[in-house]
Amino acid sequence: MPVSDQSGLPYYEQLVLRVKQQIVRGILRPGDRLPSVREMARQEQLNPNTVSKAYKQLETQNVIRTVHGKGTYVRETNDAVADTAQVVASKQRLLSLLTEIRYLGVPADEVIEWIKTAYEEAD
Amino acid sequence: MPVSDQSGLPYYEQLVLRVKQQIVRGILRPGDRLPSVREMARQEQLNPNTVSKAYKQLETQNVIRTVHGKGTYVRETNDAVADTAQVVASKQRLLSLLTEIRYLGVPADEVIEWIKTAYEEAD
DNA sequence: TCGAGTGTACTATGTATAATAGGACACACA
DNA sequence: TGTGTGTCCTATTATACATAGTACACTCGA
Repeated sequence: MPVSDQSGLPYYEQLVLRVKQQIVRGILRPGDRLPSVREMARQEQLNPNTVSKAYKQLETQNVIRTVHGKGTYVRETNDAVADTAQVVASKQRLLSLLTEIRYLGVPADEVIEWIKTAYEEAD
Repeated sequence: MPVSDQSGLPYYEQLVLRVKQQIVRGILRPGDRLPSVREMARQEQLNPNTVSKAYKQLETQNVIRTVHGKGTYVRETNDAVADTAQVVASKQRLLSLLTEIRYLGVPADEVIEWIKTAYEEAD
């Protein structure tokens, strides 16, 4: 699964998202080691600095743990709702997006169905 | 309600969103006239070109209708699901956002509650 | 017809972000 | 000691956003 311009997000943001997806879906588990920045850069046809930027962001968000000359590892997941400010911000973005979707004529039921399906897939 | 950097969206995108919100909520109705680009620019402390960009995008999406030396007016709303490609793109963005939200520890029930509330408010 | 108001088009400028490239350094570990 | 690791730095290129200023074509009422 190469990094493409899916959704128009910058590459490093897509990487951040993918790592979180893989954690949520159990593909990556706490303690697992991520590919090195150079290895990941080779795989994804990116510059190592771009990968490093993604890892740095994941580190800031406490998703991964970095050991200097060794590698990066997946941290324990926060089960409890962590950062309230982040939740509020995400909710705001979701509601904006929902305005778009509603304007396109998609009914509430269908959107809710999308949500349910996504959460089931993640288990 | 001035245009701010709510959600970090560019000004013209925020304008586009606001117009759609006001249509969905019935504040703007088909046939209503929008403020001229210069008037809106004065209200929102923006450059007329920025407003024009927003209007142009709304025109492209068939949300408003432009009459050259006269003004811009709200079009009839599409009740049926209009552009499938747009729906697919929006769904993709929603699912990406959902990964974030799920990672933050927000359960499906709560997200669905957000959706329902938003749709009710829109009526 | 005239003029005010309207949308539109164009160029130029400044700022910020994204991504790349290349190089250098410090750390871990066999 | 050497290889692989994360990190940092500067420079460059490309793109998007927003502003500014100017100009043009259109509508419509006076």
